[in-house]
Formats: sequence, structure tokens, C-alpha cells
Amino acid sequence: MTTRTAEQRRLDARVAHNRDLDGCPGHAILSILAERWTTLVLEALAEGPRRHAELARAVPGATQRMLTRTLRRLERDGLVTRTVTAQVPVRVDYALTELGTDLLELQQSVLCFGRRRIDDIREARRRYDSGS
Amino acid sequence: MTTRTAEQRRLDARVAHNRDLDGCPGHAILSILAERWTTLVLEALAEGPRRHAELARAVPGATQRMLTRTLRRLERDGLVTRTVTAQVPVRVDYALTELGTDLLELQQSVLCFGRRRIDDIREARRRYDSGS
DNA sequence: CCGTATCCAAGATGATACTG
DNA sequence: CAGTATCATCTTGGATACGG
Repeated sequence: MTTRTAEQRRLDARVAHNRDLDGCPGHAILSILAERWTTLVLEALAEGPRRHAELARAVPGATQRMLTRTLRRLERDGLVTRTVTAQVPVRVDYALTELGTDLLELQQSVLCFGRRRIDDIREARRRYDSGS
Repeated sequence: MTTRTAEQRRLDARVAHNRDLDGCPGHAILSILAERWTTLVLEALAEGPRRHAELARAVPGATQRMLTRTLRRLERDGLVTRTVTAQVPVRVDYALTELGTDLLELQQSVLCFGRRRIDDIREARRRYDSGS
């Protein structure tokens, strides 16, 4: 007896659907870009390789922990390279890959859209918040 | 005596920098798009107005709570309109605004990028994860 | 200089049950 | 049909201190 309730069918649909979601290329990209420090780090690398300490200065909002974490993820995703030079103290350089440069361009489109439309969004929020 | 320690100066810089960050148009857009159900709801509305229940069917992954929450935020941001028709039972229609349609186009660019590059990213992840 | 480990707060999401 | 309320869980991000 396969008497699944309507409730059960809905749950199954959700599970299946969520599997699809995780495979969506769009969401993969968004989850990379939307991480708090990703965009700033990519921008800081736009004009050439930078040492860890230089990036820390270029992105003063990030704690060292978050900067390192962000860089590790970008490296894992093939967006930046990490080069360690053995000296005392150690030297570490980061640079954009071709893939990283490509993503940076998309990031610029998002920024352009934001600049073009952010006022409309903020205005809508004001109206909504005052209306209720 | 303004003897702020270097530690204190760094903290101040972070605070100031983070204020700037929150005002960045790019991050505002990304925080909208990156919410889990935003893209799917916008897509479901691409071809015309939909009732709440129709959206629930179009986005089966979302619970009713999340669907309502997502729609409320999109409404607040001026991306969709919400129209209530008094009848029994009540009828609620959602539709994209011009601003919402505009954002949907940006969303398509992100999706295109993902489709074009996702394999490179996944390959990079495999390499990274196997290498370490 | 560069990175890691620990602890913690806040927000996002989800499960579930209930209402006009 | 559409929405709300409550509670649990997971993920992000931040503070702080320590290590090679």
C-alpha cells in the first residue's frame, strides 16, 4: 500500500527540487560572489598580484581570519593563485587567474546594475516601511 | 592624550570600512539575488502574474513560510507587486515590476556566466580537494 | 609575516501547527 | 487560499589569542 499522504508528496517534491537547486550554476556563482569579502578581494587583485599584508590593507574591514578564509575559498574555486616563497619571514603572493578575471567582469555588471538602480530600490523600501 | 594603540586604530578602520560596505550598491544587489528563493520566484513570475498557490507549485522547494517571506521582501524592494482581491477565499496575485524585470535580466547574465564557467570551477575544486 | 584554533552572536532556513 | 507563530538548526561572520 503506497498511501502517501498529500503532505508526504509535497515533502518529496521539496527534497527532489532542492537537489536540483544545489546543482544550479547560477546559485553556485551567487554563493561565491555574495560572500562578504569576495568582491573586495577580487577588486583588490584587479591590478596585479598582491601580498597577503597588502590585501589586508586594501580590505581593512576584514579580520585576518576572514581574509585568509576568503582567499582559501577563492583559491579552491580556481579564481586566484597562491604562491608561497620560502624566506624569513615567509612571503605569500596572490593573483587572479583567468577565471577570476572573468568573474570580476561579471561582478562589474552587478555593480553597474546596482549603481543604476539602487535609488529605486531604496525609495521602494522607504515607501514600504513608512506605509506599514 | 590620544594614545590609541595600533590595535585600536585597526579596529576603527574596520568599523569605518564596514559602514561603507553596507552602502555599496553591488552588495545590496547581491544580498537580494543570493537569498535562497529569490531567483526562482523571479523566474516563476517572468511570464506574467501568478497567484500565491501557483508560485508554490512553481517553486516546490520552498516552504510556505519561506515563499511568503521571499515575496514580502521582493515587494518591499519594489521588485514585485502584491494585489489582494477580496473574495472568499481571498485571492492574491503577484507580478514583476519594471524594476523586477530589469533585475531578472541581470540574473540571466549571472546564470549565463555560470553555465559557461561552472565546469572550470568544479574542476578546480576537485583538484584542490584531492591535492590536500 | 602569515595562518590557525576557539568561542560566540546573529541571521537564514526549515518543520510544524494554527487562523481569518 | 493565504498567511502567521513558534521552535529548532545550520551557516556566516566576528573577537580574541596563539603558533610556525
